[in-house]
Amino acid sequence: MIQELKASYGHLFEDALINEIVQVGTYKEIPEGHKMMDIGDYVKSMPLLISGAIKILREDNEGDELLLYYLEKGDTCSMTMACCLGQQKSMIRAIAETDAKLIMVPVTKMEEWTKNYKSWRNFVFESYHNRINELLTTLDNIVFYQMDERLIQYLKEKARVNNDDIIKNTHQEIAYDLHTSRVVVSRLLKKLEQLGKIKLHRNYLKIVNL
Amino acid sequence: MIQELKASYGHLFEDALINEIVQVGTYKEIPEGHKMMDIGDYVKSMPLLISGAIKILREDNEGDELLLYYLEKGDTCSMTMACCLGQQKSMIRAIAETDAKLIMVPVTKMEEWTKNYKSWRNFVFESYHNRINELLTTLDNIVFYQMDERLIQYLKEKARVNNDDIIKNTHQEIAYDLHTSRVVVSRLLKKLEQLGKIKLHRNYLKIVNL
DNA sequence: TTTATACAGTAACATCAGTTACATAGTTTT
DNA sequence: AAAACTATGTAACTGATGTTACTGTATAAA
Repeated sequence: MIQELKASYGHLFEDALINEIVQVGTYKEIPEGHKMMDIGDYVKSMPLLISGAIKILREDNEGDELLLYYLEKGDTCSMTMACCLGQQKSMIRAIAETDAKLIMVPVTKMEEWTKNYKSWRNFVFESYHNRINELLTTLDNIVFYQMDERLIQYLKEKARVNNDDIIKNTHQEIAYDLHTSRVVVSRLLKKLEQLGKIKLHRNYLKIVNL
Repeated sequence: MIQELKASYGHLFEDALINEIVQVGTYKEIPEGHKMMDIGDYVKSMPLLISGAIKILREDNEGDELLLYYLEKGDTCSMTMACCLGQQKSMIRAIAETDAKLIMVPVTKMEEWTKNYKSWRNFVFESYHNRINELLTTLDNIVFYQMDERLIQYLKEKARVNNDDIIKNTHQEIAYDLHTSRVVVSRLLKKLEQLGKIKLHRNYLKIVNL
C-alpha cells in the first residue's frame, strides 16, 4: 500500500502524512460497475483514488440521471469531504467506471490533517477547485451547446478516462448519462458515423477521428 | 466595522479571529450593479459579505450569460478562495445585485487562519459545500426542468434575495440571466399573468401568488 | 410637441429534441 | 432450429424553444 500511495500521492504529501495515511487508511479494490455511494447515503470515509476512474452522477426525483464528471488517479471526492464534515447526506451517486484501486481514510482524521499538514490543505483546496471547475464545464456543455456537441464531448472524455478509443456502451447507456433518449443518441451517432468520425457496432463503437 | 463583523460572523468565528480580520480586512460598500469581478481577473483578496447580495454569472465564448447563484450575508466566494490559492484566473463574473457591504481579506492570511482557527476551517469548508450545492441545484433546474418552471424558480429566488415581491427588471434582463430570448420570457410571463400568479408592468413585475 | 428610443405583445415560422411505433439484425435461451 | 430477447435503424409526429418580423405604447430626447 505504501508503494501505491507514494506513486500516486508522493509528490503531493510529506512523508509524515503518507505514514499517517498508511496507518489509518484501508486499501480497497473496486470492480467495474460497482456502486460506491448513492444519493442520501451518509459517508464516514474519504476515498483517495490510486488507479481507475469513478463516474459521478446526479439524479432527480423521477430517477432521471446525468453524468457530472469522472474522478481519476490523484483525485478525491470533495462532495464526500463536505458531506462528512457537515454530517450531510450525499448529493450524488458514485459508480466505478473501470476497476479501481483506492485508499479509504476515516473522516475523523481530516480535521487534524487540515490543521497540521500544509500539503493536505493544498490538496483539499485544489480538489474543491477542480471539482467546481468540472461542474462549471458540465454546466457550460449543457447550457451553451446542443446535443450533438455534447455527445462528441462525452465520447472524447470517456475515451480519455478509459484510455481506449473503443466505447463499450449501448446507445441506451449513453442516453442515460446525457439525460436524453436512446433514439436521439442513435440518430446523432449515425450522423457521426456518416461523417467518418466514428464506427458503430453492436454494444460498442470505435472513435476514428473526432 | 467590528460591530458589523460580529453581527454577521460573531456566531461563527472566535473573538481572536474576529480581531485578526478587523486588523487586516478593509471595509467596502458596493453600489448596486457594480461589477466586482470578471472572468479572467486575478484576485488577491476574499470577500466576507455583511449585507446585500452578489449575483454570480458564467459566460461562454460568445458572451452568452447564465446566472449561477447569489451570495448573501455570511457567504464568501469559494471560487475566489480557490483562485487565489492556486493563482488561477476567475472563472466567473460577480455583480452587485443590491447595494452591498463587505470586508475584503487579503488571501495571504487564508493559509495561516486555516491552520490556526477551527472556526475558519469550518467556515471555508461549509462555504465550499454550499456553493457546490447551489451549482448542483442550478444544474438540476436546467437539466430536469423546462423554461416555464425555471422562470418561476428564478422569480422566487430573486424576490427572496432582494426581499421584495417586485422584480425590477426588463424581460430582456431576465432572458440574459436564464440564457434564453426576450420573446420567450415575454411569452411565459404573460402566461403566468393570465394564471394570476404575477402582474406585469413596464420595467418591473409584481409577484402575486407564485 | 415632435421625434426617437426602449419595452412589451404577438403571430408565424424553423429547429432541435423527445416520443411512438415498427422493422431488422444480432444474441441468448429453450 | 425456433423462440425470445436485446440492440439498433428509421420514419412520422409532437412540443418546447428560439427566431424574425411587426405592432403598439410608454418614456426620454430633441
